[in-house]
Amino acid sequence: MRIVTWNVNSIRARLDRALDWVDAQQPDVLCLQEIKCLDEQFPREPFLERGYAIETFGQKTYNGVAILSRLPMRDVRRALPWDQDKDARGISALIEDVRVVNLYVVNGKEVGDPKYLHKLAWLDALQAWLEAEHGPDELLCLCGDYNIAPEDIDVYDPRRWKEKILCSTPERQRYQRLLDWGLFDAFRQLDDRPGQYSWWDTRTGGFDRGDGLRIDHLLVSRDLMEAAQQVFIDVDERAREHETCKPSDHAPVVLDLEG
DNA sequence: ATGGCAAATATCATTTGA
Repeated sequence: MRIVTWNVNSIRARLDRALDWVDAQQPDVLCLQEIKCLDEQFPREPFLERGYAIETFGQKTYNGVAILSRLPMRDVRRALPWDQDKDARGISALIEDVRVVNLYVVNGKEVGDPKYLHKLAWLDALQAWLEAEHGPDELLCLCGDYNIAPEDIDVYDPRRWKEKILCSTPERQRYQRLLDWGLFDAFRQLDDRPGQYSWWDTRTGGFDRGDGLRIDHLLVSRDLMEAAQQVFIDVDERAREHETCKPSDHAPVVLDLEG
């Protein structure tokens, strides 16, 4: 099973690229963040034609998440229990025996900002929900845009980013707490190279400069980790020129599981 | 500290992202 997480930064603005990429990479499960549209605005037809079932949790203008799957989805959940605000940031489905949770974690804007405090509280609520509703012996995949670079090797210039948003100690502690509970950062388990990034700042031309951060993650429970064959960040998608369609500021992250 | 780019909205200016 191939599971992918990708912050597309508007599915409507990214449609042509997303379809080309799906045709080339053939994900079984595609978790999208920042679809930036209402459920009824999601471009369903071209994905249905390709054999995908589509479950969305959208909202106007901002945020919004979706799971597309070639395998049947059961027990789909939206507005996950920890998501007490109005933002559409979480959707989950049972696919085969895997509980797939697709997350768009609060950005936080700046350390100390009210939005940053909201980010920490949101992550605390996610942790509490996980501990109350699930166990590390289940088949779990919590993937998405975490808006956290877990370690300095995930940051192009750690000194510049020291204790900044996406890299601050309280954010990293909350990420680590998910791992301590029993989840594994699938990419980092299989690839110890620094300089592997999934997001680049468009405003500073970050991609062309190689200035990126690894903030999109697939966190999996032990039994799924043991089934993991490879994980890669598809930087080629970000680099590709396209006639009509600019790239997202994020690259897809791909996890292949045996079976 | 600032600015840079991109997307959406009823837009020609503002908000948000990370």
